[in-house]
Amino acid sequence: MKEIGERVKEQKGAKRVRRKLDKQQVAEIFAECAMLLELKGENPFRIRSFVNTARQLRALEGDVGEMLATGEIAQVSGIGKGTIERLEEIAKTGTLAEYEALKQAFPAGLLEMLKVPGLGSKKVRALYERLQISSLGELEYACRENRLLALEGFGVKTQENILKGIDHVKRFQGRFLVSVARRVAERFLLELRGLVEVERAEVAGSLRRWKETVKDVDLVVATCEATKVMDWFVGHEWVASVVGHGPTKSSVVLGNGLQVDLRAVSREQYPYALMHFTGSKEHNTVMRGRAKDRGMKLNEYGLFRGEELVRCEDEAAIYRALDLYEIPPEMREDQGEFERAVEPLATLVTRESLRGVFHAHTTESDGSARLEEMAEACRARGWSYLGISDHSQSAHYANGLTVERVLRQHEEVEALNQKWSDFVILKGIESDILVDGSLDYGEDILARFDFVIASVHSHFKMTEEAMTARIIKAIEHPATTMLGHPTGRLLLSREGYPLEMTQIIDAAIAHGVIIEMNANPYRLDIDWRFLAKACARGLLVSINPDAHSIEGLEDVVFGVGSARKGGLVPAQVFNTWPREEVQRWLVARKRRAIGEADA
DNA sequence: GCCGTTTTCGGCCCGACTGTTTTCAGTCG
Repeated sequence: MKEIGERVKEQKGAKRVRRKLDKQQVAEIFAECAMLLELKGENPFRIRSFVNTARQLRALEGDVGEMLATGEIAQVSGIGKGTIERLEEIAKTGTLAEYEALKQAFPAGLLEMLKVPGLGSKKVRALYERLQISSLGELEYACRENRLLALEGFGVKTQENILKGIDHVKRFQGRFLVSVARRVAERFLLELRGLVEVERAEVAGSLRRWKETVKDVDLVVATCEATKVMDWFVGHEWVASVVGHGPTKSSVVLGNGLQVDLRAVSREQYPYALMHFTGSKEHNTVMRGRAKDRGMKLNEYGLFRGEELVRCEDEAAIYRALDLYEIPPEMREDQGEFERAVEPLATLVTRESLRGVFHAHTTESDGSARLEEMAEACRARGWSYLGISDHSQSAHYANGLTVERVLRQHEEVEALNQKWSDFVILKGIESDILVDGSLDYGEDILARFDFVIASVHSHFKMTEEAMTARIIKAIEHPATTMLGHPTGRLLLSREGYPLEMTQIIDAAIAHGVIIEMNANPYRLDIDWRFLAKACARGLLVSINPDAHSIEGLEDVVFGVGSARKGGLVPAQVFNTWPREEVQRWLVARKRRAIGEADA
């Protein structure tokens, strides 16, 4: 096995002479340019092109520098001559002269101000030029001094809304975990569907697409008494303030700061409206373009040929009318789904297709339920196995298991497994990946587990090269069955450690290691954006709840949502396989590991 | 800025609601 130092040298050698371009950083330059150009009042289509470039770069699979060198980058839609010149400038100088000039022209605080709901580029520019306000703090102060009233186009109401908006930005960063938004949405749906005026109701927006975080909750109802439904909605007990209240559209903010939007349409308009408000914006743009190409027009009220409605009973029919097969809501991101939908899409993984779970903790380490309780909870869900995985010995903070406690737990598992004919507990461990990339027990102990999840829990501050090498070393360990939460990110609170994910995925495929889709709503790690291409290359994924309680087992629904975004079908998800196949695979994996270790 | 059986210019998706207006710009999705 190679040492980490050697590997780092090899990788550096392989990178050739060109400066490494970090696509996220490059994308950020284009995204910021777009905002600054908006402040400048540039041509909106030029701005859109910058936004599009940022988006394309973020979604890019390969290395930007490489693609630039080979000319492959020109194949990416929306990237033309001008963008290529800019990318070359960044490769050469590390930045863009135009970007630096824009940053000189507009203080960084203006970009913060743009995050305030209701403040767009025009208003921010007016505040800056007329009142010399250039930060959130200054803006808040100016509102409290009533100074905005002097500006044309600003009034008392605007000033109040800006103050509320600043509070919102400061308190919530403007985004919420999918789990928080789901709970809210399901309660509203239940109540809406109970109203006599409501014929149909559904969640739309990024929540229906199962994005990992959302800005708001979008709801769509079919009704012929929209006004009554809207009045009910804005009067709901959870509503803290009403942002908008019209006959077809209302927006409210709840006590926890989450905004909920409700749109009402007729029964006939419902499929079109549901599709329109599910989005994404990028997906809709392509759909409307397809409609236009075919001499039609698509909006939330219908698909029209001239004045005449092209009747569609459901969303599937709208796709068919535009020569596509139905695209599941989760995949509507304009991230390659249109290319796939020229033929019928395979049925995606569902909550119901899971037959068991891996990665759950018990009171033995830092869980809140005992082993037997966790197992019974899984049985009650109709699952046929539970892969238990408490923390390993180095995880002192989580009461990790010493060798003696591991052996004792194995006895307990074996005793419990006598109880059931329809269910089995698989012996596992969530082994820390130590700083040098090794696992947390000796070979003899590791060999006793049915499976081993290897995860990083400490020493986050490493260089990208060192962290990548550390994790690859763990993947190469013969005892490793799965890689746990690959980036360590905590959504809305902690960035993942730096990592070259493509290399990690390549190593996992090469060594037959499963990568976990950690379904904890704070993690959703591996990121769904990697899944489609990785699984097409042979990566196997497992949707793991990382449950620390019985309720935590239900977190699998969030993992399923993310896996569906990545377009995963059941065969690509390990824990949808029949138990016998899972066990056979694990045994074969261990045999191979023993062979590798002996060799 | 990008793109083209529409090809070197002209178009680029579309509609609701708010606030400050008195006919509409700005913002949002």
